[in-house]
Order: sequence, then C-alpha cells, then structure tokens
Amino acid sequence: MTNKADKKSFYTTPIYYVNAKPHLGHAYTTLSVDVAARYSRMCGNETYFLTGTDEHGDKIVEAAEKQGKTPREYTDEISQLFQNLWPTLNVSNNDFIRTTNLDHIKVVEHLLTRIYDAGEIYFSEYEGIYCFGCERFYQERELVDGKCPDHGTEPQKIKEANYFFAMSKYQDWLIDHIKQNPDFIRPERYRNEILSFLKEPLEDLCISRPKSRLTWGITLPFDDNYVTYVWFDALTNYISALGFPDGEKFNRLWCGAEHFVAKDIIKPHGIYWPTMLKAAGIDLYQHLNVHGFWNVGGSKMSKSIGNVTDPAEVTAVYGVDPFRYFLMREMVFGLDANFTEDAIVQRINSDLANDLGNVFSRILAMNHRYFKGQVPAVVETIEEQKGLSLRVAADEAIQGFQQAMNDNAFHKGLISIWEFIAILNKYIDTTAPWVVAKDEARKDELATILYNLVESLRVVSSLIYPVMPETSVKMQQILGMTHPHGREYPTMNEIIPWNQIAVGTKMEKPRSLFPRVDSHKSAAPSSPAEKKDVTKAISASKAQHPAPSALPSTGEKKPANNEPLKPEIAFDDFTKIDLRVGTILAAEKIKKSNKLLKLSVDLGEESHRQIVAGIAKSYDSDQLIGKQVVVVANLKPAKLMGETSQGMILAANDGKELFLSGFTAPLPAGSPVK
RNA sequence: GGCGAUGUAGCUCAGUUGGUUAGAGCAUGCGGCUCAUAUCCGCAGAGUCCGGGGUUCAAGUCCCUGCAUCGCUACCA
Repeated sequence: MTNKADKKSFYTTPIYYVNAKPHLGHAYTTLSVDVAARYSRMCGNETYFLTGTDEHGDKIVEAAEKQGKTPREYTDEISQLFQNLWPTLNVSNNDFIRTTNLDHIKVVEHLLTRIYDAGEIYFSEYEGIYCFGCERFYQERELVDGKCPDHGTEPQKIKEANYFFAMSKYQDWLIDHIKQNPDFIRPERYRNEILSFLKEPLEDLCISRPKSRLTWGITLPFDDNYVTYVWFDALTNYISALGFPDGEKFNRLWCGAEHFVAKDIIKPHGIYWPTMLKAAGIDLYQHLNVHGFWNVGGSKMSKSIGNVTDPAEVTAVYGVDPFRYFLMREMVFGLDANFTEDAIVQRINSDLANDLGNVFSRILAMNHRYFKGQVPAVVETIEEQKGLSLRVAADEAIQGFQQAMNDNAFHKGLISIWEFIAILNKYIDTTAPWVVAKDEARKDELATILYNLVESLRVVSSLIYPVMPETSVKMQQILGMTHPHGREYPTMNEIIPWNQIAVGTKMEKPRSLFPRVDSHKSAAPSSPAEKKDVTKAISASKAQHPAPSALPSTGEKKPANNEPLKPEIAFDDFTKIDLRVGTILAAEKIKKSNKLLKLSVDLGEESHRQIVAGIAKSYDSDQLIGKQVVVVANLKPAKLMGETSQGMILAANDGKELFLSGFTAPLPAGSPVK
C-alpha cells in the first residue's frame, strides 16, 4: 500500500453548540478526528485539524439571561470548557474557531453576499395561520374546530417575510453527485439515508430571522432588519477558518476536506452544505464521515437518567490513552456503541495490561537479562533455517492497519495490531527463549529471537500512535527510537522497512505501561453502574424517553431546562386558575397515539372528568390508577386525537421525562390547591 | 400512525456479492510454561443465527409476514 505524498488533508469536527458542557459524544467525535488526523500525518500528508464552538442563537441568549450574563460572557465561558478539554485528551487540533469571531462573521457576510448576488437567495413572504395570543404559526391540522387550541380564537392569516436559499433547484445535481461518488457520504447506511431524504422534493431553505425575533446572530449584509439563521452561520465555519475566499490556507487545504459528524446532523452536512457550496461556486468537501451514538449503561445519555458522561472525569480515573483506546476499540465507526465502566475496565485489563503492556514488559525484561538491554544482532542463517523471522507477520499487521484506517475502521486497525501482539506471545511461547538461554551454544539463536521481538515492538509502538500517542511515545523512548525532524512519530513509510532497530541500541528498563485496574475503582460520581438502579426506580420499567440528541451538533439544540421565565403576572391573574386535587380512576392509551393517555378523573363532582394527558411515555396506565394529581379544573375543554379533554394535569418536565405532582397524604377529590 | 434501523454463544459484537462442520474477544472448565503486569500458550463446552412462510441444488445472508427493541416524525390542554 502506498501513501500519496503531498496530499493535503483538512479534518473537521462540527462546531459544538455552547448550550451545555462537553460530554462523551463530543469527546468521541473529536477523538475520532484526532485519530484520523494523526494517522494522516503519519501518512506524510499535510494535515490541518479544526474544531470549535457554535455560539449564536436564541437559546444562547436565554441561557445567558438566566445566569444574569451577557451572551458574550456566557459563550466565552462555555467555549472555554471545550478549549480546556481538548489538551487533556491529547487532541492535536491546529485551530479552534468560534462563530463569534470577527473573521468568521466577515466570511459569513461574504458568502451570503456572493450567493445573494448570484440570485440564489430570494426574499419571500409566506402566508400562515397565526395566533397573536400564542405568537406563533399553526398548521391547519393543529386547530380545534378551526380555532386556536390555546385561546379558542379564530387565528389570522398573516404574512411573514424571510430570506430563502434556492436549495431545491440543486436537488437533482446533488443526487447525481452522491451517486457518482459512492463514498461522498460514508458509511453507506448514511448515504442511503440521505438519498432517501432526497427522494422527496426538497424545499428551499429559510435562512433568516427578523431581528424582532432574534438578535444574537449575524446581520444579513443585504438587509439590516434580519440576522442569518443557523446554517449560513454554523456551516460556514469550515471555510472561514481557512480564510475563504483568498486565504492561502483555503487555497491549499480545502481540496482535502474531511468532515466528521454524528448521525443526528447528516442532513445539514449532507444536503444543505453541499448545495450552499455549489451555489457559491466552491468545490465540495471530500467526504462526510458519519458515526453513531454512545449509549451509557445501556440507555441513551440523558440528564434525567443522570448518565451524561463527562470525558474529563473518565480520563481522570482511567487515564487518557485507555480512554482513547476504549472509545476507538469499542465503537464500530458508524454504528452505536455502549459505554460502561465494566467494559472499560475489561478492555484495560485484558487488552492493555495483559496483552500490550505485558508483551512489552516480557520482551524488554528478557533483553535486559540476556543482553544487558542492548539490541542483539540477527544471525540470518539461523533465522532462515529455523523460520524465526517475524517480518511477514509485521507486514500483515501494517497492511491490515492501513487498510482499516484508510476506511475509518479504527476498531479494525486496532484489531490488526492486537492480532500481531497475539502472534508475538505465541512466538515467545514456541521459541522459549528462557530454554535457549540455558545453552551457551545457542546464543545466536537467542539473539535472533530477541532481535525479532524488539523489532516487532518497534512496529507495535509506532502503529498505536494515532490512538495512544502518549503510550506510543513512551514505548519508543524506552526502545531508543528517534525520528527525523524531531517528530514524535514515524511515518508509515518509515515503519514498513524491516530490520530497522540498530544493533547495539541501548534500551531502558521496562516500565509498567498499564497497571491492572480493580473493577471497583469507581471514582466518577456519574458511574453508570450505580445510576442504573436509580433509573429503573424513576421510570418504572418504562421505555426511556429519547434524549434529545446528546451529541455534537451544529446547533438547533434545545437545552433541557433552560426555559426562560415568562413575564410577571398579577396575583389576580393567578387566581383565575382553579387548581384541584383529582383522583385518577381509570387510564387507557389512546389508539394511534404514542404519548396520549385518556384518564377518568374524580374531582369531587357529580360526574367524572375525561382528561387527555401527554404522559404515556413516562407512565403506564396501570401505575396511575388511584394516584392523586393537581388538575387545572377550569380550563376550556379541547379535543385531541378525537378525544375531548376537560382539564389538564400538571407534571414537571426536565426536558425528557415527565413527573406527576403528588401529595404527602390522601385528600378528598376536588380539594382546592393554592 | 408514517419512515428507518436492529434482533447471531452467558456478555459485547464480526459475518463482504447466498456456497463446506456459523466466527472473535471476554467469561467458564481442564491442561502446559515460568521470560513477563498471577501475565502467556493449548484444548474444551456451549448457538432453533427472534418466530413463521417463500425463492433456490444451497439462506444467518434474498423476498413476504409476525413479534421485540431503538431512532426520526405527528398528536403532547
């Protein structure tokens, strides 16, 4: 396998939305890019690695206000959390971009102007049914008897104007491009997903928000009254960081662009972004590399379950390289995987301590014992005669590794190395150097064996570099390896030739690379194992709520509990609401509905009320019978899925799961609540 | 409800275009070695490849259907 010299590679993570601190998902995306980028450097490619933070939008303003901060202060703070994490994880990014940087803003303006001038952005009013009470548009089907379900008033047809990007006209071109370039989006499952999206007619993309509704954003260069909405802001980071349009970096590197994203944001990256580039007359990126989600302890990461895993914590407990190894070994790039503390401990003990660490230790120990730590010379006649060369096995390992890495199959790359380690262990067992050493006449044979083993360690220590840079460097140092230009890694081409370690090289005494870990070494308070039971107690064997994507994203994310406070009301307003204690007498699921339960509730009145509640995902009907809840008793009745609802049940919402209110003692039905 | 994905050994998962007795790691049991981080090597047990039907000389693999789980989406008073 040859490595093209002079190839340029530009690797990117999505820019992470600063509405929450970094978690396992962010860490994986960034680390998979780091592994790819380090490998790319080993292939001799000029490699540029970009990550950053996405900082505009309404949600940010709300979150900042809640903390009594300006958006700028708030975003500075969260962005810093990301910037601090990456060095801890040994991430080798060359740049960190923030969408609030002036340089970025200028490029966004430039790009918008360019596409606007090309006539690909148009201004359009669209008509919708708007309820002024709710300050929102409704779909026809959402109305109850043609009226606003909230206010019972007739909504108005109004027009709002916005700017649109003429994306639809690129649909056929995009389909064609994806079909012509089978690995444009990879792995294949995500390519298929995008193609199936594209079977439906594509709509034009709304790219603006009036300033009356959104201020924390980039003003449209052709209309002061609007800011650009998410896409042209966030996606543009990939070229603004390179100094588009005239930047020297852009000209040199953009042709090698490799985007890495989690599966939740393939639409903007696989559809919007290529069409935007096309409209602006910019070449497309090389590949969109899509990976899956990390579950934790068997469930989706979510705040309500309490299993959101902090990469810094895991690293503090187990170390950077074990963490990196685990993520890369355990997840098949593209598919989902599961994170548990038991699994990481098992990987550390069996793969790192028993296999890699131990083989390193036993080879070096023998070399010190029999040759005083100096690399002995191979005697070729004996090597050939006894079939002692490990060259072929090493070649196969290197080849398998390269093939896998070129394909983002990081786990396979590691498997390839570990198969080689297994061969080394077997080789040691078969050749039994400790037996050979007893016979002075077999000194040459012993030397040949140990040379082959040390040489194999050279290969292993080099190949693990992208995934475990720290350990790789440590091993190489102990082995006495150095590289041109003070590089801390050898290139692939430098790894391949056999018989490289110079005879007589002095090696250090072996050090324990990975101590074995006690399986109960659980320091992290977010230990998934512990949280599991809590989870069960809360949700009572119900299927978990889907957490809103807990993974990196360009930005339309909704924070779980950052809802801004509503405007102040007078006490009189509050007293208009009649809250009562209701006893649930019966509950059944409404057919064709996922979330709705039809409840029969006793409010102490002559007849029982029928109330429809959207809590089916959090509660089974059985567990509700007899439960006492707070009911809004004077709410105007409404119709849902064909069922009348005469009231509303109060429940807390943490963003994922709903929790009914309750009382510390049984009460008569209908008791007032104030 | 619509769209999509997944279901293979006790556990976590590989299984390319259908082709011998279905694989790996971990776990379990037995045996061996002592250079090594009580590590390593060998052997063994174990699977209705979710159920049912179909195509085929041949199905884990293709088609239909059912079930289960998960994701997106709609209803969320």
